Amino acid sequence: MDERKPPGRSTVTRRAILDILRNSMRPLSAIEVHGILRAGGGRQSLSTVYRALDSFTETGLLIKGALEDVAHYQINSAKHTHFAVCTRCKSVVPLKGCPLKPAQVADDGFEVRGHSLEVFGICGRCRGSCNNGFVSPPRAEK
Amino acid sequence: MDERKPPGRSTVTRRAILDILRNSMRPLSAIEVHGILRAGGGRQSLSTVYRALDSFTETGLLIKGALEDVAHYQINSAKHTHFAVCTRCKSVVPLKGCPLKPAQVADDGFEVRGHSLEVFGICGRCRGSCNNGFVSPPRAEK
DNA sequence: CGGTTAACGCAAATCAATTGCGTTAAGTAA
DNA sequence: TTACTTAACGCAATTGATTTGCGTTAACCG
Repeated sequence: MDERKPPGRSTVTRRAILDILRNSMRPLSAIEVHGILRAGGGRQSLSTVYRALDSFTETGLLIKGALEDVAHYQINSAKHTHFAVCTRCKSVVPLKGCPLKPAQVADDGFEVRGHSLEVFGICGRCRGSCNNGFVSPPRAEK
Repeated sequence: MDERKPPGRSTVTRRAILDILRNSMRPLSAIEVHGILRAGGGRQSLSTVYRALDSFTETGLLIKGALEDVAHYQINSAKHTHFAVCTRCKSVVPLKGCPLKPAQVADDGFEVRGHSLEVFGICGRCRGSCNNGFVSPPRAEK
């Protein structure tokens, strides 16, 4: 009883987008989804991807959260994942499990369909001996 | 033991930014902070505000979360607030309290300093008789 | 009271995300 | 099956938040 029927018309592109997210081990940005579509030989436009993702998110099929300041989407299932972001080196590590109990946050008439959570802090590497000059590259620089 | 010393040099602008956030009842976007600064007679540039907010966020003094797709900042205190966003009408309502227990999510060497959480769903107004044609305006249209 | 450099202001540049519009094709009813 | 309505689509242009380069200013330290 986890997944509901996709909303709107069932097109090749929309089905492909959902498949990509179902098979992904992590949340994907619109641009990543678009890249995967194109890598598969598709010629879909980026705006189509954005529109589909928005549509799916609006119905609660997907959940949308900001990862490194860009929107990432994942299937709204019980086994979604959250991430911890190091505010020093910007590295991202997945959390084991979700600390929220399903109906924990419901207020007044609001029907909770999903949530997004990010944790901030200092990763082990950055804390270890406070080496701002890193030993191994935590993340590619811009 | 909630608030730590602001990092970096103490300038008029940086102190003002922190004061604004300390006195705010809700998270503010960089543009809102900038607007408040200017309303107070300041001539600070927007990039200065962004740089200060980033700096404070990096040290854990502030927490940064996406509200309606734009970054909003608030003091990282025990009494921060989270929000529920209606995926249909985009209305935003504050949650009562934070459902996360302080050290609940720590993993390996990661030192948790804050978090951001948003809840998605359908607000009471949108659920009431499923009126997509709203009775009262939930939120200004773009 | 100088020297170093974090902060600043400004303008230009980025880049994710959105939108207008003409076209295509999915879903539905005849 | 065919005709019709309209959601989806592709493309190009635009928006708007956020970032960055660079020359200048002022905070902090000795």
